[in-house]
Amino acid sequence: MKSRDISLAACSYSHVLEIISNKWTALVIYSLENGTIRYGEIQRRIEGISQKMLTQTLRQLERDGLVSRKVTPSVPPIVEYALTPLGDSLIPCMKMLKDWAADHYSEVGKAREAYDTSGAEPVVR
Amino acid sequence: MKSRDISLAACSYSHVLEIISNKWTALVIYSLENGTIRYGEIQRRIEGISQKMLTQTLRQLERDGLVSRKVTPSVPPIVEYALTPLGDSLIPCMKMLKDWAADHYSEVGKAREAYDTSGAEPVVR
DNA sequence: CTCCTTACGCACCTTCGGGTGCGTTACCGA
DNA sequence: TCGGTAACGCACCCGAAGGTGCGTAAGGAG
Repeated sequence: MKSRDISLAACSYSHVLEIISNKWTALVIYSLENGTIRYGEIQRRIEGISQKMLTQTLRQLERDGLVSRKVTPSVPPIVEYALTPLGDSLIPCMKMLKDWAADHYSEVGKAREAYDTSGAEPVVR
Repeated sequence: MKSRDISLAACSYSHVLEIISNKWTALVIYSLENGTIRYGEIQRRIEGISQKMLTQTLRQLERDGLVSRKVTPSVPPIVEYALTPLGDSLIPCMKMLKDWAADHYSEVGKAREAYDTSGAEPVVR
């Protein structure tokens, strides 16, 4: 009987998720893991991301102080992105999530299959 | 030059986020942390969650094998929820996220403020 | 002279997660 | 007799996240 009320706004979980739960955010961070990289290169690395989505995601990360952006005004322009120390500090967390998935995601798959084949009430989807 | 392409579908990050990135999921797991608990009690604990959302969230977690559901058919019915071992294994990950937020979220707030007040290009929102 | 390139901005459209509100079963206390 | 209670299901609505496609600058390659 420790915890009483949990509020959405006050919960730290929600704050992190707000930052990294967007569709492409995690992949972008992942692609920056090994150091500075150009815009176009990121796009080539991440399969299926559109230019708009990549730009949007990077802007958001920049605003949140997780990545830095360096523009070299030439033509064509060169824009390089890198993780800030703050961004770096997130890496271990994401690694942990990744490892969890690597270890347990197959169980989730099985659970889903079992749930779906047994005539249990279907989840909305 | 290790990693080449990153695909959304193949990336483990995405799998975890698929599971825990819903609005209420983290809070529900959080409320189950200390053991078995009834539906109504969960709702009372989590500020602002609607019945539909709670049911939906629990169904999803059950389908994913993270929580178990035990129904005692009385009137009114008693439905109890608890974390499965699989669900339990997620707790450390979520704690880590929570700790990261506790340690660094203020920096994110500052970064945002700085970004917004300096006349940088506004993120869409 | 024309096309290709980089790193975007902008307008539009679709999808889906989330929210609101109402109905339901069957018992129990006032 | 009537309302309250627990744990939902169902129908409908809304807004935001995400996707598609087009325009753009200025220089270098052909």
